[in-house]
Amino acid sequence: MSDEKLTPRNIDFSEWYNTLVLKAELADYAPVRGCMVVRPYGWALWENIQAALDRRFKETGHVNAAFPLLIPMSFLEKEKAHVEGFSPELAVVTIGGGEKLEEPLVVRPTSETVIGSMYAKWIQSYRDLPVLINQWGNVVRWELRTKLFLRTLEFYWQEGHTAHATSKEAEEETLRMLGVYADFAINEGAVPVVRGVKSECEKFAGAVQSLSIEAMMQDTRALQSGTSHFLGQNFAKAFEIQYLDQNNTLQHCWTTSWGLSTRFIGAIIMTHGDDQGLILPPRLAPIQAIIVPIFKSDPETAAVMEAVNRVQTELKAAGIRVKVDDRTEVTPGFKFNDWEMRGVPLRVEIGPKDVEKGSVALARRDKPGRDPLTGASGKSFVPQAGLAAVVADLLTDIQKSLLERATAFRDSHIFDPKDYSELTEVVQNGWAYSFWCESSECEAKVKEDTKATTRCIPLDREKGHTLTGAGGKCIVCGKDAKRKVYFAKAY
RNA sequence: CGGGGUGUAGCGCAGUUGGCAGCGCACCGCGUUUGGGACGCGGGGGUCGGCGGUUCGAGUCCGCCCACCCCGACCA
Repeated sequence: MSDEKLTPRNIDFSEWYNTLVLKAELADYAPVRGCMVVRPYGWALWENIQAALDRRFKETGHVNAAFPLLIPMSFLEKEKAHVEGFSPELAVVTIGGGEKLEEPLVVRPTSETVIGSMYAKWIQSYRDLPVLINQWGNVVRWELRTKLFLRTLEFYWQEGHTAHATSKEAEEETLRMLGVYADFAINEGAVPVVRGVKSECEKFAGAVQSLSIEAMMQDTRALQSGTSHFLGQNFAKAFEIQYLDQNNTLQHCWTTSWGLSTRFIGAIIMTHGDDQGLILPPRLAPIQAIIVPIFKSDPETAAVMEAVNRVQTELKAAGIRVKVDDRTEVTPGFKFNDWEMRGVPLRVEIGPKDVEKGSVALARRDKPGRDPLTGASGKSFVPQAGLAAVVADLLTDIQKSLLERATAFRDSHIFDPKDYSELTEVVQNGWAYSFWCESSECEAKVKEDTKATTRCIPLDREKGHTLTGAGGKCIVCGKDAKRKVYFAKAY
């Protein structure tokens, strides 16, 4: 239940975000520091995200499975970079059933190791390849500083793990799944993302190469919204994932992993939300249209509810996720604000006047529902007849306009600074897109001077490899640089 | 782990010099209301974060501890 206004975004973006997550009832703080409870409304959103992704995973030939939460500590130690990357943030179980364990168990921070160990068992022949498995689950990373959805000790995600016969196949898979994420983010979440290659410093612990999709939030900070890793033979060698090829030669597999988490909910919130609350993209919104009945007296109630039920049935039949807010204890005005806080894309009001005229009032969430100066409502009145088609069209249009708005915002906050001094300025309120020599020294200098990090070296959408061209001079050191990178402050 | 802040009713907070634990919202009941956050009347709800100390008396003063939030270092 929302009873107060939000802190405006331009006053305190972080405060706006935190209170919005709580007020919209997406999540709540759990008894343990840094942990969160995903509430039903937030989970419904996650379920829609899952469905949209899972469909894409199945279409690209993947199957789901479930691997255990507990992993022997020794497994993580088998891959050097992996254990170095993850050991500071492991939760470790040392006692089980009242007895000290012979070997400590880690609560999975990610599942490459345990899945790798199983792949070693399952894969014998080139005929067993590729193995294309995804798992929906939760993982634990003991983060020092947490924030609802963006970084919590425990989070929900999916992690895909694949094994291939050749490097080329594995690299293609890595790229394919990055494409799936980008397609999902853009077309389902209306979150415009850039896809690219992470720097050596920023890549996944144990990967040969990490790819990511990066989104710009309304405070212009970057949010890594999904990652796809080419693991080379690192884990295959650590876990002896081997197969006999056509020539009866023993070969190590080439593996990939890719993940997208409940963090994406944070991306949706911070990409689309406004000072009234959430704005959910229609394709992912748990409720796409909320019907608010309005009535004054009993005879009117019956007539209004008759129309409400009829409209609800019609919208439902058209496949629209619709809900009627039939609460009697709060006024329509309260409901308007309440559902705006929750980001429902479209509101349908039906009152005595509508019953009389055979109309409904529609209010889009993405356009101002109330003119703060004139008090004009900004609602449109449409006939009840044929409403489902109108609503469906509007939802499509809202989806489209959210993406356009977010894309325009992003593009207007990406800069091409002419020198280093300008770079340090633009990353305070945007991203810099600049040539970089790809040395970790230059990367570290930018981070130290500005707190901005490299986000990714963008990929050409069609060709799938990074842009190549004449090249330029590194924005930091002035040496020759082949490729451009995004510098931005990140979550 | 450093810096800052906060712990008092479900939430947000006030509580002066140490002297009956309060306000707003929410909640429950009844009635009137309902097209942009309704109103009246009547109710219920407290280990004042914990432990210890000072005192006739502690929400208030002192010490220690704990938790959470925000800002950094680390990270999806």
